[in-house]
Amino acid sequence: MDELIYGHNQEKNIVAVQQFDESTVRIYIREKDTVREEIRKFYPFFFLSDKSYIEGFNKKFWLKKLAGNNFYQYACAFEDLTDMWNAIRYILRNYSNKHMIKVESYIDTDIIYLRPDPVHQFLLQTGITLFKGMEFNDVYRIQLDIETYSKHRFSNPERIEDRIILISLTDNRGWEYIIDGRKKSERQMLIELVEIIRKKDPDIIEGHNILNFDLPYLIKRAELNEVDLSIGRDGSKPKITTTTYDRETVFTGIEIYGRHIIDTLILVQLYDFVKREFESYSLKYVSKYFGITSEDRIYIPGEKIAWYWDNDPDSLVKYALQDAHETRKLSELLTPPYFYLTQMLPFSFWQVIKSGSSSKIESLLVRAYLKRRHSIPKPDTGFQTTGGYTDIFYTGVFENVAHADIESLYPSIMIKFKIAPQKDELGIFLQMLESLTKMRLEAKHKMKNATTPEEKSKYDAVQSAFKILINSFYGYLGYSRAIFNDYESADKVTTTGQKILKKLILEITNRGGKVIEADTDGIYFIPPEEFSTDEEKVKEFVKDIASTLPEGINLAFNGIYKKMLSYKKKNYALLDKNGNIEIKGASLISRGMEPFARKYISECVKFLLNNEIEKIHELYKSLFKSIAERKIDIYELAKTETLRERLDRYQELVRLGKRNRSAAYELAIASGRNYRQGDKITYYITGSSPDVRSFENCKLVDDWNPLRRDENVQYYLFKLNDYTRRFEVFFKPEDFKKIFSLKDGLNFDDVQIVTRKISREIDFD
DNA sequence: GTGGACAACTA
DNA sequence: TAGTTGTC
Repeated sequence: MDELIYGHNQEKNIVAVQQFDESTVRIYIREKDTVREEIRKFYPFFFLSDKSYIEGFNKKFWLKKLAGNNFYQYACAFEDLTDMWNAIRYILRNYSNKHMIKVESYIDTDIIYLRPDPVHQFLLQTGITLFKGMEFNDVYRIQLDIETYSKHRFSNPERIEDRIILISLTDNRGWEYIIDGRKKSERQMLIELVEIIRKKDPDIIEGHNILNFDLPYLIKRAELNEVDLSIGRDGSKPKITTTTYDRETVFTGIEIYGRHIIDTLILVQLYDFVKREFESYSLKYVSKYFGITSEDRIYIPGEKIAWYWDNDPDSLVKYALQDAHETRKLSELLTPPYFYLTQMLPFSFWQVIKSGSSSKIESLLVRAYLKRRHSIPKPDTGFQTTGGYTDIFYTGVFENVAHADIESLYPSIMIKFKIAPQKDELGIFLQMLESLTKMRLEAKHKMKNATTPEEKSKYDAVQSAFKILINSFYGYLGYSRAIFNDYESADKVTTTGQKILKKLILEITNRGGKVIEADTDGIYFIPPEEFSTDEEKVKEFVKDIASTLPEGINLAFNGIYKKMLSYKKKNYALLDKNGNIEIKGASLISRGMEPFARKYISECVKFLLNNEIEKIHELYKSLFKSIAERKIDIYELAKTETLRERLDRYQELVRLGKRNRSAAYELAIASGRNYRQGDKITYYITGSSPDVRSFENCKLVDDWNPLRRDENVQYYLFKLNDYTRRFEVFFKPEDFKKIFSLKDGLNFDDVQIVTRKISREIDFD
């Protein structure tokens, strides 16, 4: 089965004519048996071209892997069909004695994408290593970080007086270098950078936020200094890629011919998409999180760079190098899964990082079909009707709560019950899923046997990458644009999952356990008394429950939590044995809340879990006071919202009455500044009554005047009490009133946290 | 170039 | 009621 996943290294004799759009067609031809077996493994395909696409091919790896060999690849792209057919005739005439030529046309089919064609990968990676058979460390990576000087708050490459002062460079072979602006002009610095990149010839250039800061800055300054930033493998300059969206040109990235660019910021965002643990995506924060911070780390905030440059440049140099080293370490932790995925998928490294999971799955499926010369289906129209089962049975605070979940519920169901798209006539879907599952287990095994923390987290990343891929098989079924979609099968998966979870609840309850909350594939419960708090005994209990499930559906015991606070479906908090607290759910922890509210709620949750009722009272009082007396930090009161729409579009929708006015947009417009989609606006509410309309009574935090505070005290006090109501369910009414009052000298010894049973009939059918 | 449903909450 | 944030 691996053969299908690593298909592009195994394909034999495929020739395809591929239509990319109305006017562009490509022909792929493979040379016949002129390549040694071990070479074929690496690069089995050849392009025919008169455009010399091949010039930029990575000679280093090519030569390294294929030393002494003598054969050719060509690429070919045509602007129209006549040219294409002429070319085919030409090829047949001149090459048919040497090559196996078969031309297969997909031109008249409904296929829009044939991305999985292995040769497509080849073209995309022109000049770049395919990574096949390589380890991550085999690839040569350079990290780049620039420091800039500005008298303003934000450095701007368009401002002629701003400039690059340091370029720090490191690589994965222990080299480090500073291009020092003390000794050189900016122009000289840029020329040196080009020389170094060309001489070192990295496969990958890495940086944190390199796509939105370092590279655009370098490109702009090179322009101003009239330096040719020719760092591509063919001597070309970086290319800024754009797309037109809503009749507006949108920046999508930067390409350097023959090299990959890795922006660790994007990798961090992807990582957090799964883990959701980061407070910030800054290099400093994330490095601390991963424990990869350099020794004697120097921290220099952005606005202090100019000061350091004038007063203590040596520290700045050290700081800049540390940035580059941390970027390298960060990349070593986060890049490998995508590196190894690139070996499986017919996408370039960058596409693997940027593309969604569905296109990855589909590329594997289509490639297998292409290989077998089987026709390819069209997407079905329709929709999915069911999802996971979620329920809550108790609210309140509970002691010794066990957690168990079914490992990879949906993939297991698909494998166990053989649920796959009906359209998948070749049965590739399940074979692929099984194979990937096996690979994930291998990665997990390696993680378990890892001897260093670095190795461990690397394999953790690898296995979680596989997990994302495996989990998206289910999502793929219900995806409207997937060519193999199958809504019926998607529903079958979810309803089977519901049945299994309900059975689990039933089994636990029947044995005297108390289920508190369940969601999709996991369950929090209090084990029957006889198992008490003994972890080993509970393990046995879970094993017993697990034995009632179908074979292939594995229930895992994840341990016992000291306390659990259950609030609503998908909203709860956990206190583990080490005293760590985990809060889940949008109503208890949300980026949309004002920071003061976030902190207030999480503190209250902490006190509830530790049964420190008096501290809740004290917190409420002090917070109330600091708002009432205008002592609280304005940032604590301010909301931060993302502008999701373009401002003119917002205005248009408001004008048409299709959208309500919103504070963030109104402020963005009023500011007169050029806010763009995705920008964040931080604002607070003004006025004097608690029920003001926010879009009419708001102000940017930046415009806040500490000497004339104008935040709406009544509004925020009302908000405080509003948030407080979330805790109503945990107390008797009189206790609630007492705790959230401003009186002094109260006693809370007799306050009991209330637990409630939510009566509920489960439909077990 | 593009996974999904379900839940809580806000304006 | 639509949009956002979150869980799985």
